[in-house]
Amino acid sequence: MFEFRLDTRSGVPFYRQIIDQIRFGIATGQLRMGEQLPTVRSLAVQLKVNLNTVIKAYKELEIQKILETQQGTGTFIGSETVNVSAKERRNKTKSICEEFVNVAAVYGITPKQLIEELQKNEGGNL
Amino acid sequence: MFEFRLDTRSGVPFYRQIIDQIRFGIATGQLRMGEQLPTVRSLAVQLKVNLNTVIKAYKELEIQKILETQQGTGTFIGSETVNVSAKERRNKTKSICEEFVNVAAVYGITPKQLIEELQKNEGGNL
Amino acid sequence: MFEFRLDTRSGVPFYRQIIDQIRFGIATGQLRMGEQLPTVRSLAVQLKVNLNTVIKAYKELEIQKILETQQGTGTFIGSETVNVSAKERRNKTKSICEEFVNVAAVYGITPKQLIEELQKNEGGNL
Amino acid sequence: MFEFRLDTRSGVPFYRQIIDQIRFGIATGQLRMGEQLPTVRSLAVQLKVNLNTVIKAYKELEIQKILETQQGTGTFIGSETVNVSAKERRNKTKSICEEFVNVAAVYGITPKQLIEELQKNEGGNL
DNA sequence: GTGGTCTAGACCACT
DNA sequence: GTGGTCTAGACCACA
Repeated sequence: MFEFRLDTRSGVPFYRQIIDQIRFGIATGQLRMGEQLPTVRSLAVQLKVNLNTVIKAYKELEIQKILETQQGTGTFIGSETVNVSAKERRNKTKSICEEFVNVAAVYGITPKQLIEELQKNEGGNL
Repeated sequence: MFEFRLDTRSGVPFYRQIIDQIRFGIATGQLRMGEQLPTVRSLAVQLKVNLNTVIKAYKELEIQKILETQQGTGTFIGSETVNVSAKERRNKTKSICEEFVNVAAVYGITPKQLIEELQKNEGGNL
Repeated sequence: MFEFRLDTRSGVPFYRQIIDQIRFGIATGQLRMGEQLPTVRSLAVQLKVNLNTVIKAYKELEIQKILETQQGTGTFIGSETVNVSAKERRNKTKSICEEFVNVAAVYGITPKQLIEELQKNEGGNL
Repeated sequence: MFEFRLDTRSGVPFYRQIIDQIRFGIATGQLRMGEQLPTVRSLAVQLKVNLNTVIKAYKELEIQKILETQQGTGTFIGSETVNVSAKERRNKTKSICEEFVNVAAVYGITPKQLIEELQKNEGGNL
């Protein structure tokens, strides 16, 4: 099952995070055409956000034809191709790294130390 | 001398950009311990923003103990950036990295890609 | 409900008084984890100060991770007040006390007198 | 020799701290009538503050006749009785304790824990 | 309705 | 001249 994750500290609006995660989820194959998404209610409860926040996210994706809502049945991944351009991927990677470096800086941790720590883990897991 | 620049289009708050640039300057060694920053007034004029916007940025960094201010004297890069024990810092580094990898995973970004992005920044700015 | 009061004569900045009262409220258990604080607007009206003054106070506590705010929702007492290890806290307690005793010594105040003063406050407010 | 100590974090102006320390020093017998104080220059260097700050402090004490300046010789403790009332002592103790509790609160340390730590040390030292 | 950002400008305190 | 505080008010974004 696809897992949503809200970062309350990043300052990125909740509805934007939900939208991004669904789009990237489709682009990376974690979510597939026709698959059913959680209902707005269940997702709102799960993420502990207001119902309207989830509705807003689903609505925007519906407008982009990425999602299809069937009255009374649920919300599904649409058949449209989802375009997550290489550029968008790069931007997302970049913005995540920037925030990461900033958070670390508060504790006097340098980017170099972050890289070392990440490499340590990578070696262990791959 | 350290140079500030504001991107008026990015949507990132001005005071946040100032904060990020100072932190970045410290992380990359362009700003050093004890060094004096521009006065709030001169920076406000230089960046063409309101005095309070600069004060807000400096204040946040002061609360985080990254800057030290003395009324009537000026604002300086703090001296006790690293007063935490090595062990503490190792733990913090580890937890920050874990969190970071998890957030990235939601967007289908692998640790390897994160390392590459971080190395890119490091190479470019040091 | 928690009650705020400003002393307009003390010379202590309004925003500082608000900060102190919230911290005190938490320390004495009058404000609890997760509890919602008055909205910035309502508190500004109640204390007859400008909106920005209240925002400034809340913001500082947010930076210190004592409060958590969510745009559009409200401001809450933070939940991760105590995420430091027992050992870390013991060290911190020790160093704070040492510093404190030294400062007091300059004014000829003995540790015993400090203890008495602290106990007075504790007894009165809990 | 009498030791001065500036607390840069308390927000209390430097000149005020110098004044207070001299007054309390006299009241507690650490400074005696006729004793010579450091020259403004040496004290300014020692405390790393502006010369004018020390001058301002000495000047105010001279006006209160607590100090006497002999041109070309130095500054001495005067013969006036220094009145540090019981009330003033209480206020000073109180304000130091308040700041102490506030600083501790940031680290999630309760007044009770401070008292315990102080009592531990007291037992050991007395 | 909630918090967030920014401006313009006044007035204060410290060095 | 340095930073600090506060006000009044506009406009924005999120839930």
